[in-house]
Amino acid sequence: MNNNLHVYNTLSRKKEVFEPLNEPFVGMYVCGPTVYSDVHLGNSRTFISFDIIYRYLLHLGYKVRYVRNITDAGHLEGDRDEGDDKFAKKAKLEKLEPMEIVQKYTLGFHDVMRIFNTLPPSIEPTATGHISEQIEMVKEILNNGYAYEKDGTVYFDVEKYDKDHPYGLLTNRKLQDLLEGTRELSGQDEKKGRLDFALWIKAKPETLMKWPSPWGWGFPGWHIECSAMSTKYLGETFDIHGGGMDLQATHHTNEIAQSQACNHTAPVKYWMHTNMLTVNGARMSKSAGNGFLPHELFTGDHPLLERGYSPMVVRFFMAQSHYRSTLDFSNEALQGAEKGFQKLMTAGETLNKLNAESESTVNVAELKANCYKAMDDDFNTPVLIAQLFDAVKMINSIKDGKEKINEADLNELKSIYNSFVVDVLGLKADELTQSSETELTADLIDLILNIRLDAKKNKDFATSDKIRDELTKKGIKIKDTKDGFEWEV
RNA sequence: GGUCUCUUGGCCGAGUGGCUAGGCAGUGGUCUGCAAAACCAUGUACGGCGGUUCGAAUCCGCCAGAGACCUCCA
Repeated sequence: MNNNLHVYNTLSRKKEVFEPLNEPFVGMYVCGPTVYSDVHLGNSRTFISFDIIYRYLLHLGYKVRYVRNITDAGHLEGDRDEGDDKFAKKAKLEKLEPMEIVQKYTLGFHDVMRIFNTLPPSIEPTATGHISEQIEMVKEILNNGYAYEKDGTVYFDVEKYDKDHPYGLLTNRKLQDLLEGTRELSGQDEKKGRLDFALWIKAKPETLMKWPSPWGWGFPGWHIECSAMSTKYLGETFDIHGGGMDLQATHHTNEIAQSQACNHTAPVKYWMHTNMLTVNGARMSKSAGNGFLPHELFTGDHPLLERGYSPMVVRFFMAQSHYRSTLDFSNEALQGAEKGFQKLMTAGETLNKLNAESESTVNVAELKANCYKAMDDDFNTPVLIAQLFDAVKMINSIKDGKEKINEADLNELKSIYNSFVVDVLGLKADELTQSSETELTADLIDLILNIRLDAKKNKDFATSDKIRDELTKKGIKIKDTKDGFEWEV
């Protein structure tokens, strides 16, 4: 298929040639959100990054099964394996049922994903929908001797596991270093080892979300859901597992251990991690309270924002950095992205109006090759965008008559633009609402501008300038052409 | 405290031994009645100090600063 694609694998800390286990099929699992609060922009970045990865794999012709879970149970508040999970706590705060919390924030998440023009995953499984699979997995891990039960709670035995398989594989750490780095836990602790984590947690009498199990009423630990659901839908070994870098050390490390302990095989061929979005150099996070919500960004209703930015501008802004780099957020950077995005979109419109000549003075084949080269190099979207701005220059030069393009090249150029801008990067021009009202407005603006055109013909520049100034004040940008006009809001 | 990462021109951000990244902003020009857009031109950029090399932003060492993970977070 395409043996040029290289992906950075966290396991090897190298870029590797991408060779799916079962070409042309690709199994990809990405850790989705815990739906106890609004997704912020940092969360969105990860899903947008993997959306572009998914889109490029599809573009290359792979048959991708993309699984992204919804965590709707089992995610505890603190580092102790006790107490309420995040949903129960939030439910108390908002005076709702836990499943109302789950529903509310799942819908909100889907809205945000739609607004950012991300493709839905092939399967979006929930933790609560796969309790029996998780219980079966815990039973198997117990059978295999890598877990132990204590008073209704089942723990994973990390030190026992590490004797057979290196536990700190994903972060390249030795167990001894991890043990030294673990902070002392206060209070009573029924775990044998300090690194041990809960697979199944005993419910308290007041726990709302609980299920029967061989160990009594309880609920699953956070990490087991991803192991159970990825195994169910993608098999014991699959191609790509993704998520934010913050999940690498704990969640993903534990996933590997669970799957290995249950299935006797490493679950994932390529581990991919996206970097964090930062605000003033510090990580955007829920707990730090420096999270931007998407709608705050769109409306500009946030103390750190001068004004709002459209979802596509934000998506473009994110694509301008590599997924493995941190990306810092600022008004200046967003404004720069906005201008660049508009330039790219305008060029797309211009492209559709170009006329073919008998010959070409531009090198479309090279442009195309460069676009693939960029994406094949671990999905290097910033370099792809640099190539696309070469295309923009090409398009505008042809429009100005400085370059020529023949029909075959023109069709190829349109195909490249469509493939990479629309299909792969998932960008589209910000659309105006398609109501009759806006059509009428458009007609009126055309009318006014035709009057202005007449005034110009009569050298009545005072009138023409007045019209332009007044429309500019209302946010309508006018561009004069040789024998007419163009405008945009 | 342990482990690790990062520091690129006014801003954002690629690049990993020699070849112009790119965008935004700025400056000069072409075009236009003026403007906008577009096009052309334009910047001794690689945290500091040393080392390796014919050659280092890119490799090595030290120093400084920032951050991440180890504790819920994409």
